[in-house]
Amino acid sequence: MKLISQLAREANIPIGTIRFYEKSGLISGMTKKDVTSNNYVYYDDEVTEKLRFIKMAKAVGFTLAEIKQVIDAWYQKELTKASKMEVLNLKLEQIDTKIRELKAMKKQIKLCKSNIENGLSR
Amino acid sequence: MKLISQLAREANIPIGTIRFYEKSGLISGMTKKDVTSNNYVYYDDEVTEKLRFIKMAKAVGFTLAEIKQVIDAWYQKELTKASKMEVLNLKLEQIDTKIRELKAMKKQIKLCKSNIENGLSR
DNA sequence: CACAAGTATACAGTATACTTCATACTTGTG
DNA sequence: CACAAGTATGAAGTATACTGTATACTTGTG
Repeated sequence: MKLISQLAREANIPIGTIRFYEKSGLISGMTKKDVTSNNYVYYDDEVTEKLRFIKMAKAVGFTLAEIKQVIDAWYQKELTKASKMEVLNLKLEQIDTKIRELKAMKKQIKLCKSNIENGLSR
Repeated sequence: MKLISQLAREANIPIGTIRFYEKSGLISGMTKKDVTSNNYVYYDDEVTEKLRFIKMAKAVGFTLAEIKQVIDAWYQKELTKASKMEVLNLKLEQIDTKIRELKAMKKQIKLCKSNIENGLSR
């Protein structure tokens, strides 16, 4: 159980961004009901995991809306088993497509490199 | 040599988006100097290739600014051989990083799937 | 040769993902 | 106990990448 600044440090994500993610429904912390003097929000390690996942998924071009779908499939959210599976299977396909595209780009860039090395303008 | 509508069809990218890319300096067509009655812009196959590359790169999370750097390294643009190589090598590294992230996501999602199948909450 | 369809240009508007700002309350430290 | 640092909230602002609208000119077709 940690406050937002510690969470931000652990996940290496700005506090403002974390607040934005929380408002967007991607993550959620909890207020301790026995603490009445403030409304500070506490986060557990599950949130840290989610943030790491969000970071990776964003880096490979998934939108927050897509990421939210996966997170909701992951951590229940009153979805049927079937609909969760549907979301996850779709993501697996999209991931494979992205891997293929990255490999194609790699090939193209390597070709470009050897062209430059051989002094070809192309 | 084709006009923008044919280019849009071939690359399967909206005309408006192509115009936006041209204004952003990612691609460029040419006006035929022997045609004086209009200022229609013509595009060759190189542009089609570039658009395909842009599409792939965008799909895996590269920004237009990053893509422009690669395209500039690709198609001269008064850059030194060394600086082109620097750009391309950096991109190759980033691509490998993205592939690693995608594989990690794949693993995580598969784990999640088997958890759901076994009736585990997570 | 009327007229639908294509092309160019400029500018405003939209969606996504933050980022900054202002305000106000709370907590830890010397 | 003053006061710097942390936390919460709401609203406005920014950057990126389009998307749509308006206007005007050009071209191809019956």
